[in-house]
Amino acid sequence: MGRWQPNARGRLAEAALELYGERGYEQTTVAEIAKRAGLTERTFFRHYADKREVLFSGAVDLEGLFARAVAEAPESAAPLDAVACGFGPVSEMFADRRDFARRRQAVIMAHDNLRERELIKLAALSGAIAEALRIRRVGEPAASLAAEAGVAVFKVGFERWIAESERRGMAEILRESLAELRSVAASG
Amino acid sequence: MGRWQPNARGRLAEAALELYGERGYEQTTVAEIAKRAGLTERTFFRHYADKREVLFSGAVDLEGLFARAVAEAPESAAPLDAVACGFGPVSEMFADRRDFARRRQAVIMAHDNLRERELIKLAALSGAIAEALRIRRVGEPAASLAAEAGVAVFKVGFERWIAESERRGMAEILRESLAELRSVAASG
DNA sequence: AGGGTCGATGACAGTAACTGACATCGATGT
DNA sequence: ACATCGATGTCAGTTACTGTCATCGACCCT
Repeated sequence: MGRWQPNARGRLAEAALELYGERGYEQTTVAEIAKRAGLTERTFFRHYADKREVLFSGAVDLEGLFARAVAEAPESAAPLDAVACGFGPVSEMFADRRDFARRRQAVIMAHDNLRERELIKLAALSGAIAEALRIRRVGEPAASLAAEAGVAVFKVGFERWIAESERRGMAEILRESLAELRSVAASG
Repeated sequence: MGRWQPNARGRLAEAALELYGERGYEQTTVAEIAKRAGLTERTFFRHYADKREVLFSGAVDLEGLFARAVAEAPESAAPLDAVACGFGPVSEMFADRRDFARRRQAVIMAHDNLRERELIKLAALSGAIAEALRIRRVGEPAASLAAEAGVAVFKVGFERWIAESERRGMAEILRESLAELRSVAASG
């Protein structure tokens, strides 16, 4: 038995999500989050760089999963098809966490400071995908554009998946959104 | 003659850009910015909501100009073509400010806090464009996807325009980038 | 001319995010 | 038994940001 309760990081993240949901992001102090997790404010900042980051510890996993899938796409796949290869694994990652994702998304969308952090995480995701494409010998600006387009599809699809009442799979919605993007981008 | 020097807002913005460039964003205090502008810290916060916003006062103009151009595009224009109608006016807006834009962009890219603010401004731009498309009876998710794609083209093209040594016009670069996006999105 | 209102600014105190330095103390290894 | 280590606590300090009240030239009204 350790000297401290286990999983301090997770307790902090859960406490933060609860409090941001109950009182709102601005009305919650870091000291309150730490107290609910049974820790001190100083310890919060040892686990998370700032008050926003506590909601985004999953971002590196998402980025790694997505980028690896793009890197391992069939050699013959066109850039945007390679990006679409990331949709499958990512959909699985979220499959059994829809309620959590919905709760978290509602909190994030409620405050611009959190939206900003979400956007820079998506930008980092886009950068990692673009890098994976460049390794596949996709040139610029095609790599960046395919990555940005793919992330746009993911963003739009993710929000639809969260908003929908029917329990359609995320993968299906992402396929639809991708088709819609292709249709929109097709020259008239 | 007024009781105070004119254009306090502009003086604050110029002082901030200078100081962020000289010492970096984090090493600059709001009190220093205000002092260089001949004002006090409290007055800074009357003109700008926070330390980041001082670099983004032009964002509303950009958004208005872009969205209006999309709204006024020929009725026959397809969604992405309507978005592309915004590229012309926006290119003109930046035409004679390349050095300023480059200086500002270098400062923004140097610190994540400023990148985050830039990203949420671009997200607002995308939202405004999507709204203009919806008024043109473009459905969802086509409107959001066309807007996101258009902003991705603008983002990529803008960075190229700033990075290039040759003095090509931004409009030309944006046309190229749009063609590249279309090529990337075309089904294999 | 005199008086009243207005609007941009200054002065000052207060909250909360974040940081650095040092102390604590159970676990772990030798 | 003893030294070391690592996660945490404690405390003081800086700075972003806010609320409140005072100041004082410009402007208006009579």
